[in-house]
Amino acid sequence: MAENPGKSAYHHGDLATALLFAVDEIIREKGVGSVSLREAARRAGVSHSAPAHHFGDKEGLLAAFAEQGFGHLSEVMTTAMAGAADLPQLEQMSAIGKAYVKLAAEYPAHFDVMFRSGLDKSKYPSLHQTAEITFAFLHERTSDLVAQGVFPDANPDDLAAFFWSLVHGLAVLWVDGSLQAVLGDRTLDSVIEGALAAPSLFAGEQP
Amino acid sequence: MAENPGKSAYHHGDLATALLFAVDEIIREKGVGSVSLREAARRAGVSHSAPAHHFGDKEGLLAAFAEQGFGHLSEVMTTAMAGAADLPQLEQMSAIGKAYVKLAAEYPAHFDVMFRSGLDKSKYPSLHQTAEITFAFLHERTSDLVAQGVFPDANPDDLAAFFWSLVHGLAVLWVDGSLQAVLGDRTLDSVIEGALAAPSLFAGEQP
DNA sequence: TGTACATCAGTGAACGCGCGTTCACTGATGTAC
DNA sequence: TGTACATCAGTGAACGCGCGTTCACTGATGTAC
Repeated sequence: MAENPGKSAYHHGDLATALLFAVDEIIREKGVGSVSLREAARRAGVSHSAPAHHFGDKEGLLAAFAEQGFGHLSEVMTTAMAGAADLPQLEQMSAIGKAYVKLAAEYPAHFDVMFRSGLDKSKYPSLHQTAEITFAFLHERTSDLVAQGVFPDANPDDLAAFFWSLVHGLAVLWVDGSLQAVLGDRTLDSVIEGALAAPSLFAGEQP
Repeated sequence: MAENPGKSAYHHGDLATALLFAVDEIIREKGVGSVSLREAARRAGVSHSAPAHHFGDKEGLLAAFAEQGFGHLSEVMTTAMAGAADLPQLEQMSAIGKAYVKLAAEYPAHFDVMFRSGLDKSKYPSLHQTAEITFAFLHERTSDLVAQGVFPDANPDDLAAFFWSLVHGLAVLWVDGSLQAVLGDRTLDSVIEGALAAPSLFAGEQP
C-alpha cells in the first residue's frame, strides 16, 4: 500500500474522524458503557492522550458523536422529503418516517448516544443546535400538514408528538430487538410499512 | 428509633430490595454507566462484597432490576385495563397506553435498563420470561381489537407494532426531554392525550 | 530559494482512583433430635 | 427445654486492571521575510 498523502507516521491526517469511527465500533461491539478515550485511541492507532487534543475529554467525544448522528438524521430526512416531493403529503411523511427508522437501524450506536446518554446539551452549543434543527424539521412537517389542509382541525403539536413518537418507538424497539421478539421474522421494511399504514385503519372509525 | 424487627446489626433483613432501590437512585442521579456493585453496597450500608451474595455479579444485579421493571409494567397495564373494562375497546387501549407512558415517566431508570442495557436475556431465564409476558400482553390486546371486530381487516402484528411503538416512543422521548424541547411546557398528560387521539384524525382521510 | 520561527498534532511516563472479583472468615439463624 | 450443627448472610483484606487526566516533550507543518 502506498502511503496516504497527508498522512505521516507522526501526524494521523484525520484523527477526529477516525476516533468517531472507533466510538461507533466500540458501542456496536460492547455498548456505550465501554467507550473510553483510551480504547478509541487504541483503535485509531494513536497514543492514549491524543484524543484529548481533539475533543477535550470523554464527554466531548460523545457529544461530537451525537452531533454527527443528528447531522446524519437531518440529512436523510431532508433527502427523503425531496425524493417524495411529487407524492401526496401523507406519503411524504411516511417517507420521512421510514428514513428515520432506517437510519436508526443502520447507526444504532449514534441513536443510543443521541437519545440516552444523559449528555447535557447546554454544555455543547453546537450539538444543541444540530439537535434543535433536527427536531424543528419534524415539527415543521406536521405543521405543514395542518396549514395545508390535510388535517385542518388538528393541533400541530399533538400531530408532531404522535408522528415522532411512532417513528422513534419503531426505531428503538427494532434496534433493541424487542419488536422482533414479538413479531418474529418480519423484515424492517415490512414492519415500518405496516405500522405507518395503521392510522388509516381509523378511517372507518367514528372520531 | 427502635430496631426494626428482623434486622440485626449483622443481617440486613432485605438487602436484595435495598440494593435494587440503590440502583434506581444511582441511575436517576448519575446514569446507568455509574452503577457499580460497590456504590450500591455503599448506599445500602453493607460491605462491598455483600451484593455478590444476592446477585452474583453486576450484570445479575441489572438483570434483577430490569425484571422488576417489567413486573411493574405488566402490573400497571393489567390494572389499567381492568379499570377501563366498561369502556369501548379503543379507550381501553388508550388507558393501557397511558399507563405505559406514565410508568416510564415515574421509573425512568427501570426503562433505561429494560430497553437499552444490552443485557442478554437468554442468560437470565426469569427476566426473559417476565419480559415475554409483558410483550405478549400488548400483542394480545391488539389481536383482540381485530378478533372483536374493531379493525376487522387489520393485521394484528402491524397493529401491535403501531400501538407499542407509539406509546414506547412517547415514553422514551418524554423521559429523555426531547418532547419537551419541541413542545414547550405541556404536561405529560396532555401530550399523551393529544398523541393518542391523533389517529382519529385519519377518520376524515381516504384509506 | 532558503531560513527562522510559531503553531499544530501526537507521545509517553506518571498519578491516583474506583472498580469487580476472590477468599478465608465470622456472626446470626434455623432445625434436628 | 436444651444442645449441636448446618446453613445462611455479611465482612474486610487483597489482587490486578483499565481508566481519565496532566505534563513536559518532540516531531511535522506552515508561514513570514
